[in-house]
This record gives sequence, structure tokens and C-alpha cells, in this order.
Amino acid sequence: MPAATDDTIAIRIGKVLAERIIAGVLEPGSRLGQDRIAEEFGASHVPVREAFRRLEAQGLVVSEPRRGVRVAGFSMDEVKEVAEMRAALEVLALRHAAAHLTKALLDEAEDATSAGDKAGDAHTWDEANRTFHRLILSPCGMPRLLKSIDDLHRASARFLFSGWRAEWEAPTDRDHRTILHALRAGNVETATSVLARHVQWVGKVPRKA
Amino acid sequence: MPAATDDTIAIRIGKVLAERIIAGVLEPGSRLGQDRIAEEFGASHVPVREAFRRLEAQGLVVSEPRRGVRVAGFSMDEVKEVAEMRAALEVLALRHAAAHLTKALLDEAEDATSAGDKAGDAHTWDEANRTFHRLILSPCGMPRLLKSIDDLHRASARFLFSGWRAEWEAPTDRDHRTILHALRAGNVETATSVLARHVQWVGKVPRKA
DNA sequence: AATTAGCAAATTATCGATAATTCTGCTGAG
DNA sequence: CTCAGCAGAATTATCGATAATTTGCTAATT
Repeated sequence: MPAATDDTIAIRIGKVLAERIIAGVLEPGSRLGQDRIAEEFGASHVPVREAFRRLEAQGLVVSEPRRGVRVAGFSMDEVKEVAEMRAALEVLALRHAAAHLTKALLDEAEDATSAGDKAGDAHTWDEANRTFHRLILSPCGMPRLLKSIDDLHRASARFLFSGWRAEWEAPTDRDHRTILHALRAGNVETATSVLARHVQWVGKVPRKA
Repeated sequence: MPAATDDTIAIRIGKVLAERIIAGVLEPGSRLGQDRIAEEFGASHVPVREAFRRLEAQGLVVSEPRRGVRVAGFSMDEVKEVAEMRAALEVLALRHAAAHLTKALLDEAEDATSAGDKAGDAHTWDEANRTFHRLILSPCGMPRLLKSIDDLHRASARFLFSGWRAEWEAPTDRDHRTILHALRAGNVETATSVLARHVQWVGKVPRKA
């Protein structure tokens, strides 16, 4: 949520654009002209270009060498792809994290789940959901893995916020609780298999139109 | 080896630097001054910065906001981390690719394996190895997944080329052939489990010093 | 002797302007 | 009526110069 004032302009622009893309404000396929954006942020286009490279790395935009960048489109196939990658990687992370999970951490994760229950809108829910996943995976001690998972989570969020899904509901809490229960009991296999299914839920919900 | 002439300067610089990092010419932790590099390539520092962002995305350098970028260090833990991520993702890719594998593709993969056998140096072997993996995974129809795997493969290669490994040998061919055999027989589960173990071999070889 | 304040040098980040490339809309021939 | 080819316009990529930060060194103070 922040925008640390010591962030570089390029980073700041990148964050704002990422939010817009994830929130669906910027439609898939729409062009991002560097001059237009530079002007909007009162900056030159150099930091804008750097922001583009970051977004490209996160898979939020696609860039063709001399013909500009556009917001990455996401078909149902791509959503499923991201979900499956997340599942595979989160399972890996959880396997490593399990041994280092403390009661305090699990309690925090439980709180995050409750916060998700009470969430009234998709954005708040997503925040709580992300917190839950981060909490149970963070002790895995694999920073690169965690970063990848975070990127994938953001990509999933695009789908959540798009008009595709019928309407807002928060149906995953039971999965979260099942996972926590299994983890408290030391049953890692159960936890990972529920997690794998849970993550792919995003790609399986029927669309609106 | 390409370096398509229509590539942007930033991309070209990025490729060269990536090669150097992977080959170990640039040591982990060493600073990459943008002016120095700009001068070397006869370019300004703007494309250099963009190249940095790309390398950062691939995990080859780390960048701290106003204090420059350095070559990413890689400890044994990080090597293992990359290997495990690769294993998880390649297994996923193979599961999806298996159904679409053709005999022609498998034959090509077999050729790549033979090429690896005959390789006299690590670089040639790595090329053949990468070809093998790409061939059997490419029909999975998940471009984002393939790109991630490619990035991880490059990161693994750093380890191969570093002085860490005792000396050069090419001991994985049997795994490759086992995988191909299982795939021809339609035995996907066997293929994936061998693949998973095979990929993590990199992280398990005893070091030199 | 150690620690910290303050200056100088080096380096990063940003800007405004220029060069190169792609896109657009038109014209004219077949 | 369609399509190839060609200005002109729009946009991207790069450059050289400037502003802002960090770093390293010196010196003063406790």
C-alpha cells in the first residue's frame, strides 16, 4: 500500500501502473504510450521505460521491441496457467516452511483468515488472502521462490478483480482453516494437497458472461 | 548466440552481461557501474539501466535503489532453491506436455541427448541439455511457465560454470534416456519423477573446495 | 582511541532534446 | 474495387547534460 518516499520515480510509476492493471482500470491489450504516462506523472519518459521493464518482468505487460508496450491480455488459459504455477510453487514452499512454522505464525494466519471472512469487497479479501499465504510460506527460507509466488499472486488478482467473476463471495476460508488444522497436527501432506487444490480454485470458478 | 540486429541496444547489452554473469566472468557481488558499462558498449547509460532491470528480473543481479547494482551472489542454498523450483515447474510442464508429444519431438530430444554425450566442455553440454528440456516441455502450451523455466535454467548454468564443481563430466544422459523411454511408453508418472530428481542433481553434486 | 560531523568526489537518477523507426492515410495504378 | 507504394505524423529509442544521493575521507570532539 505504501509508496515509500525514497523509492525511485521509476519504481513509484511501476507500482501505480501495476495497481491499475491488477484492478482492471487498464484494459488488457490497451497501449501504454510512454509520453502520455510520463506527462501524467510529471516525469520524463526514461523512468517510465524502466517501470515498463519491471512490469514486463512481472508479466503484467508485454513489450515488443520498437512498437511499444500493451497491457498483457489474460485468457482463461493464462489464468489457469498462473494458478497451476502458483500451486506447484506454493506446495514446494510449504514443504520447506512446515518444519519452521511456529504457533504464533499459525495464529497470525488464522487471524488473516478471519479478516478475509469479514472482508466486504474483493480488494480487502485479496489482501487478507495474500497475507495468509505469505505467513504460512515465509519460513521456507527461499527468497526467490517467495518473490515468484508473489508475482503470480498479483497476476491471479487481476482475474479476481476483472468482471469475469459473477459476483463477490468469500468461499475459501474453509480451505484456509483445513490447511491450518493439518499444519497444527503436523500433517504436511494433507496441508500441501489442500493448498494445491485451493490455489487452483481461482481458475475454476465459472465466469460471469 | 544470436544478437539479432534489430534488437534494441538495451536488449543487446542485457544479453552480453547475462552471458558474462552466467559464464562467471563477472564475479558474484561485483559492482556494475552504469557509466563504465555504457562506455564499454559505446552507448549512453540509459539503455544500460534498462538492461539492468531485465537482468534483475532474471535474478542475475540485485539492485538497491540508489546505490547501484551488483552481480547476484549465489550460495549453495540459492543453487538448491533454483534447482527445486525448476524441478517443480518442469514436472508441471511435462504433465501438460506429455499428451502432445510426438515421435518426431522425442527423436529430436534423443538427438540432443546424444549431442550432450559428445560434448567436450560444459558450455556445449549445457546447450544440449537445455535443448533436451525445452523440446520435451515445449508442447505444454504454457508460455509463461516456459519462460520461468528458462530463467531458472540460466541461473543453474551459473553454477555449472563456476569453479565449484570438481571437474567436467556428463553424467545425466542416462536420466534423459530413462525419461524418453518412459514417455514413449506413455508412462508420464515415471517420467516426471525421474525428471524431478534429475533436475535437482545440479544442487547435489559435491563441490570442489 | 573512537565516534561522528562535514566536506569533496564519485555515481546514480532524471530531464529535455535528437535520431531512428513504425504507423497512418492517401494517391494512383492495375 | 483492391492493393502497392509513398509522404507525413506519431511514437519509440538513444544521447548528452544536469540534479540529487551516496560514499569515502578528513578532522574535530568527546
